[in-house]
Amino acid sequence: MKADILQVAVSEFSVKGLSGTRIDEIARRTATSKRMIYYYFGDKLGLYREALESEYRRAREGEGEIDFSGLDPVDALRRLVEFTFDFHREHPDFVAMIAHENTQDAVHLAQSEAIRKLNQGAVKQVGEIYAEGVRRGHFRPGLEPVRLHWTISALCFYNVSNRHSFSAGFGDTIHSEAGQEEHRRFVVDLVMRAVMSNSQSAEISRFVSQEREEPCSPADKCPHPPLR
Amino acid sequence: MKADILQVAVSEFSVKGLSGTRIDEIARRTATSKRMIYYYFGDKLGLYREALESEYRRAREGEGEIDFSGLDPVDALRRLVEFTFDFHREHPDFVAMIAHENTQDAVHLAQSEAIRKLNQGAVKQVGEIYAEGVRRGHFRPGLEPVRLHWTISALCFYNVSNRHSFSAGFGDTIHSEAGQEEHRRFVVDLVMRAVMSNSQSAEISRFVSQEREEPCSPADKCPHPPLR
DNA sequence: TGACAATTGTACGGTATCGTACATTTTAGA
DNA sequence: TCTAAAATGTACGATACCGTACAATTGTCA
Repeated sequence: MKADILQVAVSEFSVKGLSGTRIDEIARRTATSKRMIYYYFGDKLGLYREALESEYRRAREGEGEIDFSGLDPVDALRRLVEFTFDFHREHPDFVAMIAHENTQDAVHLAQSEAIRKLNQGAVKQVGEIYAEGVRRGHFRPGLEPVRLHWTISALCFYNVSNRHSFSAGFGDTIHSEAGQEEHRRFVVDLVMRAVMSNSQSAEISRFVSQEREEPCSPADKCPHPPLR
Repeated sequence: MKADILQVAVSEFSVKGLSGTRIDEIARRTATSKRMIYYYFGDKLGLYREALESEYRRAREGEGEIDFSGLDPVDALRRLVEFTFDFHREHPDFVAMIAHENTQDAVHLAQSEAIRKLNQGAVKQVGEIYAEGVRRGHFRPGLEPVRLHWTISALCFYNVSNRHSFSAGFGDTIHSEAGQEEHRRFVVDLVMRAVMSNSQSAEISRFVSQEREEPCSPADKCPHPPLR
């Protein structure tokens, strides 16, 4: 019941934002009544806060799932970027709510504890991979983990948050289903190029747009095989 | 008068979005009255549309300003990224309105002609620089201009659009005034690393966080001098 | 079953908000 | 100055919207 309300609330808030969302509209779309919304959440802001946190909880759930066991830093970073890319695509409401928050100085985000923890975890994760990569000589030193995390976030977030305006301006080359598969490789490649030590970048980073390449043959030597 | 209304409207819409914005509030903040808003713009949606387009117009104004004369493709691309970075920082309302649009599938953006033109111009610009860079052997071939533009946009847009949530999560290392100066170099470097041909990347792309480096001496040999 | 808490339905009060009717003033040009 | 169009002020109608009062029902546990 509460969960039902929250789900509808998220879908409304993610589109209209806090002040644009109507409680009556949420009630209408819910199996329950407006009365219950106030019963459970007190008022509109209470509902908003819980909706925001519930999205963060869902986000955090998936976070620990990545299995880096047996991966060297280069592959681990690849996988981390792939995961982040996929995660954002799978949670457009999460992305949209954060976008709304930012247009209002992220005041409600800033008040919540849950967020800080989630983010800290993400930076720690990328920091460990990066440090190990530097130790082994694959990654160039001198980058801050937080900036590396920023880069991954920026690319993966924007890919979802701005997909409509970008498609409207440039067609759906990038945002079609097929386009996203290629774009995912491109984003991974961007991050790899950002961190690889210069001496090694040539052999690791090799994304080029597929339509400009000859098909690979033999296929098992293809430098950019389909992912998963 | 009309301009005054539009300016206030932009600042309201950029924060609250279309449905969250109150016409009475705009009227209150304006030197004129609510009556005049309806007189000039018909209704709320009309005002919204004009506010959106006026921001795009302002955006386009600055666009032609960049002077690439005498620059080789490498420096031209650097300058383009720097300009884009600065431009987004200087127009947070523009960024916020696009963010709002995206949470509603960018329907109003998609209806406007002005946008498409603006964007097409940006892609053409980066495409020409890129093509020349490839011809001269500085840039690796195989990238699509639209994807390159996407990359620059993503980094510059996210830097502004998500600054509040990012600061809330990680402090203002990146988003303080001083931090942004360094971050600008980092973003430029990211893009350069994305396009440089592998054989040349070592000598062109060399961003490292300043706090991790020894100060350069002699200073005139510093590989990353302060910009402008 | 009885007592008490948890849950839910119905109706409505008060205000916010969009948009307009109507009268009036100001401006521009002949 | 006369006239028509442009601009503006005031008041208000209609509805949307948040939140609540009050009663009623359902669940729980001894």
